[in-house]
Amino acid sequence: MVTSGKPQGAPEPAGESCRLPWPFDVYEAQCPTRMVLDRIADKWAVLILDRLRDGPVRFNHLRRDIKGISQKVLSQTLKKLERDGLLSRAVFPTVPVTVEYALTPLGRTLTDAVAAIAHWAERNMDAVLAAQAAYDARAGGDPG
Amino acid sequence: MVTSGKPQGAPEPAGESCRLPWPFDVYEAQCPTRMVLDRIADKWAVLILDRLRDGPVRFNHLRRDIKGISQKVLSQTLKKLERDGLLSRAVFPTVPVTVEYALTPLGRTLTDAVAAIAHWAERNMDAVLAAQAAYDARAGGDPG
DNA sequence: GAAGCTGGTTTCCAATGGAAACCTATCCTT
DNA sequence: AAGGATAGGTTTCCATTGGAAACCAGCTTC
Repeated sequence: MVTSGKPQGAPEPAGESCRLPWPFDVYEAQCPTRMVLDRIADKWAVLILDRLRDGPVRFNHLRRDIKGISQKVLSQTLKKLERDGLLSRAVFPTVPVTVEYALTPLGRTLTDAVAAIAHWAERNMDAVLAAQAAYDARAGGDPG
Repeated sequence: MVTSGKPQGAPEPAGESCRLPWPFDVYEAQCPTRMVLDRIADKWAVLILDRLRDGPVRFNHLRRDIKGISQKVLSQTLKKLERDGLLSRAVFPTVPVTVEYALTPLGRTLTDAVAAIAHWAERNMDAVLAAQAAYDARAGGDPG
């Protein structure tokens, strides 16, 4: 988390200073937009949001679906996303208590963008892996 | 960041296991898609890619524009993005050597999705901040 | 020859992420 | 009633990561 950088070259008060008409400056360290970006530019958040597109999912269901996520990080990420108003947490007093996580309307607006990222990764996986292989082959000495 | 705790220069050969027909699950831990997602679901990578949309930018220019990024992280992120084939690094033997970073065609295909994220953050910043305030107010002492 | 520009790397330290154990509560089995 | 399973977490421990700042190296200007 940044939010501690100095206004280098732009000694403006935080908050208002980045509400420029367009294009915005997400690049300003003090900008709240950066805080938002901090949250959603997260591997697990992307996977969780994408997973919730089909409807509400329970905690352990998410945990099993999103392979490799730890309970701690899942819990933390869900809390952050809930705090940001992107998803809702519903507790049902069933037998072993059931907790369902679902996208909020706000969260729903994000998932399109998020899905675009996830699907880009799927579609361009091969190209990226090829690029990595080429890069690694060059690694060490490149006459350029 | 690395799922299996291995150095990032050596992608696992477990790639085939997730090459299901379609859509292969980003949710599988060993899936290369996850490695791709790992890279692009990153705060700084998003800002860098978005910053390069207008054309090539030099190292220190990026550093000054993207407030709060450290040289180390900028360098590391640029290397990762270059390795993934998303951007290119051009060295010009000018007086103090000039290094320009630019989007590759592959990177260009990503920036639309990435820009969508950045712009979503800009547009929905207020809603997110309001949600956070509401959440924090509840968290204090609201049993109901 | 000190300072400043370029583009980095290195060092130190605190925050984060992952693995696995632990906790609370309610069933089901034995 | 003890033991296990399920559900939803929290806690603990430790390795990796991110950030701040120092350092490095080539070349120019003062």
